[in-house]
Amino acid sequence: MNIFRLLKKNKLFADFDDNEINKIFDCLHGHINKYSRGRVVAEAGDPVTEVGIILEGSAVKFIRKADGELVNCGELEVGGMFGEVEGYAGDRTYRSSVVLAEDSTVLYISIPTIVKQCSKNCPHHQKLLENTLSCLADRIDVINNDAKYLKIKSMRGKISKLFYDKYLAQGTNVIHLGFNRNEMAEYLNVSRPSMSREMIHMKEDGIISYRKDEIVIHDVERLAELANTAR
Amino acid sequence: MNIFRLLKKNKLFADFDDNEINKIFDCLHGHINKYSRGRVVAEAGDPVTEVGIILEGSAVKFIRKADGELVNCGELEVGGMFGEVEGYAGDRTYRSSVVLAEDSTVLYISIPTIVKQCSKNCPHHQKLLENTLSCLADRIDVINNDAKYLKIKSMRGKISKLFYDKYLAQGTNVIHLGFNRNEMAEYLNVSRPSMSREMIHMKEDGIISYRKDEIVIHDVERLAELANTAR
DNA sequence: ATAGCTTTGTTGCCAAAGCTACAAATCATT
DNA sequence: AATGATTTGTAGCTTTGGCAACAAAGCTAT
Repeated sequence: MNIFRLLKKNKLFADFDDNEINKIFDCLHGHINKYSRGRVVAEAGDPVTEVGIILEGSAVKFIRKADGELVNCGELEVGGMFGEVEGYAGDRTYRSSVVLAEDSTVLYISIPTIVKQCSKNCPHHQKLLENTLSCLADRIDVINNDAKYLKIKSMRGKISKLFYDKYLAQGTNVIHLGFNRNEMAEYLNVSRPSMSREMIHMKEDGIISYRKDEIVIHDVERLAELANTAR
Repeated sequence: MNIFRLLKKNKLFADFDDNEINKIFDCLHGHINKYSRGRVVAEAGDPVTEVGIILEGSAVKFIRKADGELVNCGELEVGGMFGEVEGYAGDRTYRSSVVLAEDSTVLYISIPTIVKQCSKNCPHHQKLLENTLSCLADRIDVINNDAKYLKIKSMRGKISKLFYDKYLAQGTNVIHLGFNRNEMAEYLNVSRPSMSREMIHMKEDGIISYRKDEIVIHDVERLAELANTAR
């Protein structure tokens, strides 16, 4: 297990080189545990004292609704972490439970250790702190943007904003969604048939055409207009 | 102008006492500017190097949509700040413009100064950093919760969740919204008449009664059920 | 190629909610 | 108390999108 390589997949350590990881590792007092599939590594309601980072394996986050139903609210791959928000927010307890989806290796770093400057006053510690801040701030950006989709009321508006955002991100008229229809509908919080129906109308109007995951934008002007004026 | 008292209204300094504020103030190199009403103190797209805190006055945040329309996206009162998210996220430019709503006094603190430990290695600096982290993490919690309302599709579900959340927060069957109908409808992202209509139905069903801002919950069980099973 | 599974397209019906317009109630101010 | 402004309630009409059910097209593996 190459811990350097694995750790670089994590946002807090993404821009660290092996040397820096090595140096900072001393002061962080991290500990590594191996668990088998199904293990609950975080329980909603429990206090958070550490950030967990998945080094090998994967996990699923669940929220238990008041009626007892478990709702999947996110997946963690290698480099994914948990507790990095709850550890600093509100009453510092887990909002969701984290269950390992396969045999996994988890690295834990105590939150006070991250926050407090170590006695050595090392510059890497500084960098870690900045990364933690960026990580949280970036998350706010992402959620804010997701919320924009939810606030748009019309189907065409939602679809247009999604396609236009992808167009801007991918910089080409032929965009790839990275979604199937079901996932796209779920992301936009609409029903799949209604979404399909509106996509057909947009095709008929000459704005787009598509085949599965691949969307071709024929009228960028119009799409931009739709995306930006959407209520 | 009592800067101590004013600053304590800000989340980053809320738990500081006068003495601590005094001490940390040296290392933060803050500067204070007075501006008149209408002044643009942050322009969307510009780089963020400082956090701004309103000491006197108030401001409004605007986003300019691609079609040129300005959308109000938040208000800042005394103690409110701007740049505290954008300063750490993505390309570190303002997402929105901040315009003063009246003659105001603004305190600026440079972000690197907040993040880097000062030469004196003072413990208050440490506390400020923790507050910054909490501030961002709490914000994520808030946005996440707001997004929950947006994801619920039925009118009754949205209303129920709002009332039930207020019930939990206020701990009494007689809750106060802090919203008028318009604001409530806007928050839930629905039209006011449709919302009113459904509130009447819920009254007819014996779940609630209300008069303006004051809502009486008659059937908590049922409200909880509605709030928790809402799709 | 064929069978079986998954994804996508298609349809019709219907309930939910949007919107406009207006009425009633409440509040604030003189 | 009267006026005007704001907030809330009401009604009818229209549109949107949810939903169920099914058809068609792609994939996969034998």
